[in-house]
Amino acid sequence: MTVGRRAGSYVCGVDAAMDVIGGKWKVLILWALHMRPHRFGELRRELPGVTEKVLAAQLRELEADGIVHREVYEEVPPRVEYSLTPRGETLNEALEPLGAWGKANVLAEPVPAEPIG
Amino acid sequence: MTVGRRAGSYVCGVDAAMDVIGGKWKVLILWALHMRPHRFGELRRELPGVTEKVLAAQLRELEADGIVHREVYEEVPPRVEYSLTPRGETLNEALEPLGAWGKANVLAEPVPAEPIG
DNA sequence: CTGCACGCTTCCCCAGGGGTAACCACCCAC
DNA sequence: GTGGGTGGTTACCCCTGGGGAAGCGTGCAG
Repeated sequence: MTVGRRAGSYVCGVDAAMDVIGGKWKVLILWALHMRPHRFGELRRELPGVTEKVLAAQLRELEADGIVHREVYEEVPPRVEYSLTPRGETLNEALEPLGAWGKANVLAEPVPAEPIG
Repeated sequence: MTVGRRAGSYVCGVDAAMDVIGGKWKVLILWALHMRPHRFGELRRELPGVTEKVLAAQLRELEADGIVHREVYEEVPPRVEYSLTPRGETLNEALEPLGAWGKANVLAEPVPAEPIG
């Protein structure tokens, strides 16, 4: 398994990780799969503005990097479920501090002064 | 202070943070400034392949996002020093788990099969 | 006078990641 | 037969981020 597309040319771990999560929708996919497995259409509906082509491409890259697992059910209407691999779950855990930072420093921006509590 | 360029349209904290660190060289800049303040030329020499134009642009964005501090010394040969703001330092701390993940899962790749344990 | 070093800025150009839309194969409901 | 929903693929286009190279203003070295 080769993780990342720039194999071998990384300066440091963060650099390498950025290559894996660098797609426009990847962290949102991880965020969605963090909750529960998703079907393709579910993901598409939850990511505002993503197209099938791009979603499929990002999922394929994440799959190639061993982050998501793709399970095909040979059923009457074809069903495919995407879930996090163990490696994907550890990645999501590693992203949590970053998410907290973003929430505190980017999302919660219009803070005039001290929070009340 | 408005952090990020997509202000207000973020899905979650990770998404927002990715907007701040999304440039090609930004995490490497953070990584370098993590150690000590750097002059422009120092940074350029430490980042293999970055051009002045791009380095200046990334630094400006990081400055606009309150991540790096730019100190100009009105000296004989103009001198400029870049350092992390407190917010930049917390960002770097939030990136550490991601760096560890990348080091373990991307850099240390030649793992043949199952881990022994 | 020329050149270099500093820390940029400006202009131009290119690749590629992402967006748009159509199509596919299957089955069911209408 | 038509349309909708499943999960895609393919072809094409476009925009933006990034790369290349040169200029700028100052002062010193040669």
